[in-house]
Amino acid sequence: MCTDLSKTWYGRPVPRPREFDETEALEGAMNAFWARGYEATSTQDLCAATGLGRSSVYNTFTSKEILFRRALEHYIRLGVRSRAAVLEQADDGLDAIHRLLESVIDDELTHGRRGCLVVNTVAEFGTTDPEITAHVEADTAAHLASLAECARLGQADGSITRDREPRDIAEFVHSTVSGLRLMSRRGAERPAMTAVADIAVAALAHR
Amino acid sequence: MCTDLSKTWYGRPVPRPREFDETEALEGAMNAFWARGYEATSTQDLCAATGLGRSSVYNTFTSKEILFRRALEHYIRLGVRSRAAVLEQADDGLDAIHRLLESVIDDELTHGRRGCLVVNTVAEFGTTDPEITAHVEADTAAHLASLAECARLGQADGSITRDREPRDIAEFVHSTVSGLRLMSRRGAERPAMTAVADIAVAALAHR
DNA sequence: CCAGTTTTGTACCACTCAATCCAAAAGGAG
DNA sequence: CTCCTTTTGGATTGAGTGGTACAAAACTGG
Repeated sequence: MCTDLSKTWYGRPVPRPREFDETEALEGAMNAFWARGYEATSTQDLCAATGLGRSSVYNTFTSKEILFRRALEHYIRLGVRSRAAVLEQADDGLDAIHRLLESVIDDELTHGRRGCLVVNTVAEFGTTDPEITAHVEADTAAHLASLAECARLGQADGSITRDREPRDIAEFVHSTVSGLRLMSRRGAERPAMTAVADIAVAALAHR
Repeated sequence: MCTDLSKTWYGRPVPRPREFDETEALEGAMNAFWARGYEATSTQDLCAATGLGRSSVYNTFTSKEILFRRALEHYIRLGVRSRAAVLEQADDGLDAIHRLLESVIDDELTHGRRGCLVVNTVAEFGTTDPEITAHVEADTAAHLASLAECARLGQADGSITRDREPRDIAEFVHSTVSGLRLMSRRGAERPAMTAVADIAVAALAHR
């Protein structure tokens, strides 16, 4: 029984099927890069993290560099999804931003202070690699757009100050999220992180 | 003529003198690590960045790892010094923090968006290396102490809100600085960075 | 069972890595 | 000059890097 029509062969010979799930493997690689960074992660590490042999890794993902880009894309996709989930259950614009910052802190403390792969990637590469820079810029733009929309909603519902442009509020919150992820990665305590989040939220509250 | 008594030999044989300045070499290595990170910087890169040959690098700095730690120490020393210079010409507590954030932005834009070596190091290593973690913690503690002192002064002179603990204000500003350095490293425009700084400063102003 | 295609494991490649060795060079005290 | 030391440059090391080659294995439509 074939559930995925894209894998039918219409008479052409059927190749040996894969013994692994590509997405799971990608996720493993993502975790490895996330923990150690691009340079420090060897191809052997990637084999261990994906559970694949060398041949399968290269056959599936072509090269370490391309695998990294795909892992980064995957990370960004997951991030967009989980942020949307947090935002959609907010009462108003300010509450959305409050929940977002709290969710960052909770996530860090329940998942071992991994920080953010995009933040780590920016720190490691800066703007030296055009392809990676493009991914980072796309993620940043998406994040900023969604935050600016929160700000606009908050200004409309009266929870967020109208003294600032939505765009600027978005930049501020985005910067705060990066700051929190770095705090976590260097091992800061929860109270310090909540203090930062509280001051940031209060800064945006309507007076 | 000998100006440095620590280098006299009191009758013992005098070795061949070095052909370079150790601090200059250290600074070169620091810049290399700053630009590319620890893993991506090879010993050849370090030879080029310091202007020394392989032998001299190893003879002087023992190993890549130890050289990195010394470069990080050096970076932190320079940072403490330049922050103190900025802070001491401030009018009041809030102005000190405002000047600090503006100086970060100016520094980034005049020195090619290098970001912060400590931030990059935290992103690259997390808390995996105890020695590096100790250096990061020492730098963070020093930075936080000086910021908390600013906050206390600002609360005393009436420029900074008394609704928050100095310690929390310090964490918030520190996080904002990290956020700004990351923004710069990923290539953000000046207006975006000044917007972040302005909102952060306004958040701390006495009402 | 066969044909035809991809996957998989093993061995292997050239190269770079951090680090070491050693002899020649360089200097001042005596 | 000689002596003793450290520095310096060049050659070299062994381990590990990212990546490849190739044949055996696995699968299904015919």
